[in-house]
Amino acid sequence: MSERTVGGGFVPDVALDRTSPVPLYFQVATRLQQLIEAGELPVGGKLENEIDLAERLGVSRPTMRRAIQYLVERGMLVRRRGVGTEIVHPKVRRPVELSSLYDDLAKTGQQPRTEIRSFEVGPAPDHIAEALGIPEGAEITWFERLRYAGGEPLAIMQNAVPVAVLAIDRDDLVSNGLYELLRAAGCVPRMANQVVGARTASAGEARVLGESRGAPLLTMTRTAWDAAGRGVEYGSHIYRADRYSFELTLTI
Amino acid sequence: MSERTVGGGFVPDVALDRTSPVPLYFQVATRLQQLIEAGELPVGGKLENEIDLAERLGVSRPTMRRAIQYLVERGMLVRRRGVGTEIVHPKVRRPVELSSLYDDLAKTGQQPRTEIRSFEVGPAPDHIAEALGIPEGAEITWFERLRYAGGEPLAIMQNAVPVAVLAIDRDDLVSNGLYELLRAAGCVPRMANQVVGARTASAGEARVLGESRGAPLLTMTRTAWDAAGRGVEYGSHIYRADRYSFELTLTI
DNA sequence: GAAGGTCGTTTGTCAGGACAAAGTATTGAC
DNA sequence: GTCAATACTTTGTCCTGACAAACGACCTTC
Repeated sequence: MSERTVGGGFVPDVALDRTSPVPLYFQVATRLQQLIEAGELPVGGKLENEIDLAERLGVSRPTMRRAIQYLVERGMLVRRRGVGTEIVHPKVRRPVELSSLYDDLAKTGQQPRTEIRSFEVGPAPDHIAEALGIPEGAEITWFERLRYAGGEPLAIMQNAVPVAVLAIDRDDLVSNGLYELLRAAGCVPRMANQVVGARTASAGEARVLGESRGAPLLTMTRTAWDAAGRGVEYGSHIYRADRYSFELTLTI
Repeated sequence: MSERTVGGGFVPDVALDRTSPVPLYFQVATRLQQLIEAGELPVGGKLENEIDLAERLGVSRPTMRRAIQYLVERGMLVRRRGVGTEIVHPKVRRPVELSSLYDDLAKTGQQPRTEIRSFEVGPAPDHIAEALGIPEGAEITWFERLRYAGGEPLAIMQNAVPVAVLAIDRDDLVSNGLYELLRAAGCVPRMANQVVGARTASAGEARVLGESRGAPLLTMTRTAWDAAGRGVEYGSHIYRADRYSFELTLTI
């Protein structure tokens, strides 16, 4: 029985470029991902077996396996020995990168605006140095921003970035999100530790955020590291709870 | 130069069991992990190159690579072509499983106690069926629990679990956490989508939680899926903000 | 008719080899 | 002494081949 998998997805021939610097397994994985996302391979259906697939695409079995494995790790496929490879419901797909407030707002069409309330370079306070895993007194850039969305204040954000990681330009911060700057500098946050809590607003916070005293606030402190385990960012943020909530996807 | 990597970790010989059903690459990875966690391989140091390592451990290079790759994905190692493999600071290690409130409390020594306030089996409301990706009207177990920690009320938790996934026993819920029951049934939550927000307590909520009206509350709604993309749990929880905050680790 | 064994299918594991690409260190020229 | 080219080390990619283990379906037997 090697016609087509019953009720399953038939993968059309894929043009691979062996001269490209992009690895073969990645070309295959990307193409499969496109087919799945375009709905050409039905969710819940089964993929052909990896041997046929490899042969038809003209790659070796290990390469085919690696492409499939890549999509398994991203939650798009599930494999079971003796059964086959199944296409999973899109709801459980893993996001591609750590999100930031700026990205989120820009993506949902609300225009983010940033006001810088303070900006200084100096030695790191102990608790921040400890969180980032840098020596006490190492130089950091410390700044406080007020973030607007749709013309209304949304969050007060205090952040620290080690100078050794990136020397931040004050003007860049106005027009870009912090994560955007970090990524542009080739320093990609790969892991983050967050603590999310809630409390009521003090009079000062309420005034700045355009809320009344005692209004509920979301608080978040975060430390982010790059792939090498280097602490790249520490942040302490407060958000108006009536206008913001965290949406996050957790994976094992 | 094949003496020992400068300033690096020397991996002692490892006893491998080729008759064991545990894959070789996993035996190697586990042993390496132990060595790193025990501090015998220094953080920040470099591992030997994979060719020597494979030879000395008596496995092929692909097997050695797979073991190393496993630890790279868990955030314990970083590799760079032409440079080598480096051991990363433990802070950025990925957690092994999705946490639940019950586990967290038990782990930190606060004794969790659970009071069941309602418990019923019936057809799923539309918004829950939609979140879990099950047909409208499919049978679910719906229950509301009050969770105490250290003798004081901490959270009101409403949850839904499809009967098709697990027929929950009311008595089990008192002495076990929900995730514990799910895992015991062989149905491991692998991915979860959470929305965390904040608001003030209504009079009724305040009374149940032993707070005053207008006190800040943390709210969380979550949908969890297993590896096959099957929705296994929907939850809507509220927590006393003065006694609880979410700590979570995000990875790309 | 039900229980159990057998067989084919499919994924999982492992080996060995070859070449490419990136980064570091050394060497040489000016 | 400085800069550029070269050699070496190390990981990345890709291939072929082989066997093992899990699963489902079919068949046989009782």
